Amino acid sequence: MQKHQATIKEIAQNLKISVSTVSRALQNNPRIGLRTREKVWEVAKKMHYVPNPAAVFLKKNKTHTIGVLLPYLQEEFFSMAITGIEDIAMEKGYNVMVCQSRDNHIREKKALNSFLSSRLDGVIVSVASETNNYEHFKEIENYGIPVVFFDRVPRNLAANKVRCNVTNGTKEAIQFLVEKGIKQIALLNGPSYFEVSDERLNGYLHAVRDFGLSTSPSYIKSTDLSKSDTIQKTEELLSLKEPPKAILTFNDYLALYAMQVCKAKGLIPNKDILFVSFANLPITNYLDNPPLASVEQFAYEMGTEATNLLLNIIESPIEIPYQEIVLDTKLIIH
Amino acid sequence: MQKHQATIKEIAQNLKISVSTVSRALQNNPRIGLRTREKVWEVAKKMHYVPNPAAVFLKKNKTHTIGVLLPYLQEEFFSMAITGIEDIAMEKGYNVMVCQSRDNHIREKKALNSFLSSRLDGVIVSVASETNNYEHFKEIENYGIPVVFFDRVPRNLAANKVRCNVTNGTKEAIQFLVEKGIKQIALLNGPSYFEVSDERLNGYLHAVRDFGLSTSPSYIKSTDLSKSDTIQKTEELLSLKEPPKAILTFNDYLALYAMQVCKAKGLIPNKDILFVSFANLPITNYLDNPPLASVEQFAYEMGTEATNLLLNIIESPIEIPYQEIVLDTKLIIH
DNA sequence: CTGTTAGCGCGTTCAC
DNA sequence: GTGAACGCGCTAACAG
Repeated sequence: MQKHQATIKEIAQNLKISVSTVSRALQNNPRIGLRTREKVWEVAKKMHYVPNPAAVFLKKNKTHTIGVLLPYLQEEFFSMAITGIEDIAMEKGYNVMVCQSRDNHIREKKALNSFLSSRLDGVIVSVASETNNYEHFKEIENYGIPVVFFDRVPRNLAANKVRCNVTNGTKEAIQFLVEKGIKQIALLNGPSYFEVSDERLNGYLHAVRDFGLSTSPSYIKSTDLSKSDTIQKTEELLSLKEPPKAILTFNDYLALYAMQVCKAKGLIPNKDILFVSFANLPITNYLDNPPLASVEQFAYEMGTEATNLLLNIIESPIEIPYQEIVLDTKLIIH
Repeated sequence: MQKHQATIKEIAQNLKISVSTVSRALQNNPRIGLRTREKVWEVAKKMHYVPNPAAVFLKKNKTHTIGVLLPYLQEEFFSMAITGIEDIAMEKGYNVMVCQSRDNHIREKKALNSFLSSRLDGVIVSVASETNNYEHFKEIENYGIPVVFFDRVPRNLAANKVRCNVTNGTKEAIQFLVEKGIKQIALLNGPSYFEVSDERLNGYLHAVRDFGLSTSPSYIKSTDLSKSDTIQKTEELLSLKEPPKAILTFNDYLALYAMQVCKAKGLIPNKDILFVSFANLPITNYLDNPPLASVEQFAYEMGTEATNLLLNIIESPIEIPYQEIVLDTKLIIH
């Protein structure tokens, strides 16, 4: 009953030729006669032959599989990125193994170990929010497995990175608010050890200077991206003597959390207090009252860019120096 | 610079014993002396030895990897299910390979072929909406790779299935509306060839009979789950001579699409026309005006159940007959 | 142009 | 208790 996956040996027996001839024929090696090659291909098709990847790996040391490690698949930003990754990987004949760190450092290390023991060809990572040292990534690179970071990339670490030019995006977002006559703008940011948080902060500070905004340290909050922490920091903002007139949030989710806090306090979001966020996720399409604008970060494109970079590194015969790809953002007004 | 992954051969050389002794020691074979075993384990640890899965596969014919094939990772239902799958798989030492069919039949077949050629140990599937014949699944089963369907399971096909008791859930949902005094209830369903659509229809028809509802065939619509089709079918419902007072939708997304249509027509959702849906996704937490109630389908639990079933089948020495696991739903009132 | 052979890393049978 | 040798499926160096 149980069908068996054909091997080159069986093809060889079937054709009464040697295995190496079959192997070469299947690789279209010109040293094999055209007629033989066609015969081999024909029989291979008929027997539904597919090379055994384990055997190939043993010879070539290539699994043709990449690992993707990211915080939460449930976040649309990441599931969109995965789609980009999948598209390129499939196109180039690579399989994709997925793990979620759930923003947990221990899980992240475990997943990398699992990738290492599976002998994957390379890894694409968006760092867990808990993580602030990167030895586990260096470790896997030491074993010759290239790592490409995307979106949540570590700062102060030489590495392959794909990210958005968030600094510019932040300035644009603030300009948008300034043009509406708003001067008191708070920043509800992510963890301070994310490069992407740092960039938002930079853009914010630049904008403060360039547009002459009134700000104070209490207008700048770092969150760990959790709902509870976001709620707390939002409440802190709202209970200031001079609460902000607008809040720029690290991503759409924080905006939604913060807007719930506002509603609970009797404030109407985007009327009494304006919201602008990052990511521009499809989820906002379903909302009656989404943030006024969102800085699109092109999750899908970041996925494709990261994968192209990784596969280039994997397939390059020579060592490639670390690269950093920076995409432009775009302010989407809802 | 590039570290090398240790092999049993190197451990053997290091200890000046033979590879087979090392192999046996690592399997804690009692035939190996306790002292030797400890030595071997010690050196293995020190060298960060991890068995090469490709080599193991060649001997054991087990990749310790399962494939997951589902429509869209972006749908929260599926990303939650993946989390359940990942949890069980990781716990039992299996890797997870993920592919999205994007509801496309061709992509689904391609993904299965890729799983087959990767020699995965088993596959968990939620069927693409386009798919209405199941030969490609039977094919992969013929090669000895077990398949477990979850949520979107094929009806009229003997197979392993994990699903929810949607018929009951539908009746509960309608009872909820009936108790609010509503009698004209429409059903905005999924594709008619989904077993899960069929169950909703059954529950609906039962409820119509049991509660004496006024209905007509024009109150029952099948969609292909796309936004455009949903909008069209909703417009058809609203333009009936006697439009429904409530709409029960296949899932939360359809409800959101349909509610947008209502708003465009000047109707206030959940006031002028009530909504109840299936799935109870976290996305609804962010909405000002979510469906009144939602039939929770326990995505995470379906993932864990499907994985447990699959791994049982994989690890069972004897052939196990097809199984069907049915979970109970729960009506969540928002 | 084609066949023979060794070996990738590991488990296992058979010797000792 | 331990070691030698073979083979899983495949590629590639070597031989003709």
